Amino acid sequence: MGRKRTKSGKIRLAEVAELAGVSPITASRFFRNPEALSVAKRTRVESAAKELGYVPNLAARALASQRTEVIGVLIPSLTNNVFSDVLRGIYDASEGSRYSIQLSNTRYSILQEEKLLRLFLAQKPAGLIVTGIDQTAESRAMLEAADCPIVQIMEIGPDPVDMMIGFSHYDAARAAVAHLFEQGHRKIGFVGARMDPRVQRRLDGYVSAMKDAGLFEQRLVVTTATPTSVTLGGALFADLLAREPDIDAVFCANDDLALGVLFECRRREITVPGQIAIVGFNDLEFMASAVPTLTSIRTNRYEMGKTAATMLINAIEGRRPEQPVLDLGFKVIERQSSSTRRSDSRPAVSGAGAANKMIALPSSHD
Amino acid sequence: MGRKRTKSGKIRLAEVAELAGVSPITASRFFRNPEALSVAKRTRVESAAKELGYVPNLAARALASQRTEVIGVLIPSLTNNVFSDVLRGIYDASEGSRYSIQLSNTRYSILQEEKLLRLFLAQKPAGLIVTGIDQTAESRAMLEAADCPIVQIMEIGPDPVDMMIGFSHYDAARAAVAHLFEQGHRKIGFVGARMDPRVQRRLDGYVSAMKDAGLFEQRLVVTTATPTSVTLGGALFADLLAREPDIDAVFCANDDLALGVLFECRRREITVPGQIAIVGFNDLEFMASAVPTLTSIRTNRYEMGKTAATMLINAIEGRRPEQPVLDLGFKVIERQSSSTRRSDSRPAVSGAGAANKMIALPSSHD
DNA sequence: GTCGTTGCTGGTAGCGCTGTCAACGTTCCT
DNA sequence: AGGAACGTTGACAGCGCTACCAGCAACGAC
Repeated sequence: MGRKRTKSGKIRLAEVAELAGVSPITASRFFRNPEALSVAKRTRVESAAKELGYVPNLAARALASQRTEVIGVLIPSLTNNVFSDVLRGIYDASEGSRYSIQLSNTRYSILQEEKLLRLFLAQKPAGLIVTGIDQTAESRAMLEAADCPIVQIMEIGPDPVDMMIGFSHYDAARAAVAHLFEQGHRKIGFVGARMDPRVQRRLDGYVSAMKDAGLFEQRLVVTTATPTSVTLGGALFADLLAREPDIDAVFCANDDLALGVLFECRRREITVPGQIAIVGFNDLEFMASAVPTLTSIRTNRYEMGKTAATMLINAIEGRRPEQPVLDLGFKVIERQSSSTRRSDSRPAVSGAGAANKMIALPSSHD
Repeated sequence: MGRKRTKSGKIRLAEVAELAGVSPITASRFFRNPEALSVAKRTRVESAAKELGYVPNLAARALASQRTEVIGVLIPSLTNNVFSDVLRGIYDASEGSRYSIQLSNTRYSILQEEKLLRLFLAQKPAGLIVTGIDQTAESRAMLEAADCPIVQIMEIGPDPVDMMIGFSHYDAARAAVAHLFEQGHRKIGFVGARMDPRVQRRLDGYVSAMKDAGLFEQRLVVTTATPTSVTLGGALFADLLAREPDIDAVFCANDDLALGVLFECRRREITVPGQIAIVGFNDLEFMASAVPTLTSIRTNRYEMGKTAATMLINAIEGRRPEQPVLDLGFKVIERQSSSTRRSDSRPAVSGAGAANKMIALPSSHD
């Protein structure tokens, strides 16, 4: 009776309401705010929906309510391990919620980011997760004008658009250099690739720590705009050695580069950490397994993504966090590659990096 | 005049039509099928849309047209490098098209996949990309009943739902083992982790090649359901050595494991390839940079993603491929870790794996 | 000259859902 | 007892767009 079914026999809200003996609007409320219904009707609608296998039509909902249940995510790269960890956290947090993730790739271009942002915002997303704090002026203006919660991830800075979760790359780099100082190293090179804003801030942190110690020289820094890779790590390190053959340590802007440096040392029969100490950044899984095990800066990427998405969803639903800026900090994971108190270089058991000394620091943004 | 603007001053199609002096439906046609308009109106609508900064409302479009412009993608993992390469290809191909990507993560569970599939299908996606050929019976039925194009990726098999693009993991594994035979190895171990269907087929290929040569022993195979990692590669290899100390080669189901094996060899002062040869799978970037450089099976992951998305979009728009099943093949990339004709183990130049011998094979699925 | 045929345009009527507001019954207070 | 306050429900009117079909002009074929 009533209206005829859609061609495909699709179940509409009206059918559910009819079976439950309520009006469509009451059935609608059941899905948005069940508490508003009396218990009797709630159970009636619930079982009717289940019986008919009702699935709400998201397009109709979006059109009628003038908002979507889409969370837009803008990241610079899909390939970089760092972002895949963050993404996993985001997807895990969104799973089970009503929100779906719309992912776009800025390819490290803030102009591309601006374009994608415009596209996203036009569809009135429920919320937005953007990477970093270096947007174009126009992007920044759009973000500030957007009427949805926004989380900036990967970094923290003084001027959040809305919410922010990350850590100080600057402080983390300073901690890495401080660790090398502690181990007695003085002539510490820096190897960096891609040089996106976060890598740049790691370089800044390195430079400031070196200057503080009166040890900075421009010649110790080798960088390139080329995307990072293990092979590139080896090549950059070769350049560095050609310039400064007597360096005693290398701080790498990421772990791939560090692994490349390690391999290059092996090729040249440079002992690690005997002749050269190596410190990486991110603490990817393989760092603990390399020979020698490689010191790195652990960052909480999965947790960052998960927390960002959780905070965002809460904010969308009106539960704003008491603390909109969250510093997840970092840890210096000291391993063989930078350790002067040399354990026997060949541990009996294959288990790598037996006892990692951890130095935990909340990054204090100054 | 006419109807009032939306609260936010949003530009609707009606405003564009009004400014262009045409009916809304004509303006609508401009965005869907510009060729249907006379040149005069076409340019008028075009400039009106640009002037007003019109952005179509996708929800309204989806509701009215009963279809979406969303391509659903189901992959088992976001972290695995293999899939991030595929994804990059998919996103690259979708960029610039009208279609957007909706990504979901099955976590290697076909039950989870079935659930997600049901969710996707309910929203009438324009097309679907699913990983592999091992769906539940129910998933399979849903896919077959779906009224949208579907591409299965990563593998090829005898019975495509619709389109299919990938390669034979079985043949690739056989080729890896054949390569090790050629190099004179006989006692070849297999190391595998996670054991998803594709890894399982690599194992099957290994087993069949070994049996063909009369060399198969169950004791040569070490696998675990645990997710893969470099560290795990070392641990599994240690197990293998404990069982069979006199193996002369290891075929690893992926490159992370291979790197772990390499490190474990270094820890134990086992020379590679002198005492043990190593072959990995996927040819990730670091394989060419390790010391020694590591032999692997190159698979065309980026191309696979890109081609899959391109094929899918073409099919959505009515241009079905002449060849619905595409075998992208693989290549054995021979490097130092499995080479018996020993080049000086320490090349003068740091450039790794100077001359890679490549063995290209289209995988023939039997 | 009449009849199709083609190419372009517009009117009408929803797509399935929700915002708004009014109306109802019930409870609680004074 | 009267009224306010609350909790619950429903009617109505779209959200912005497109499917469908009708209309109209221009043209060629018979």
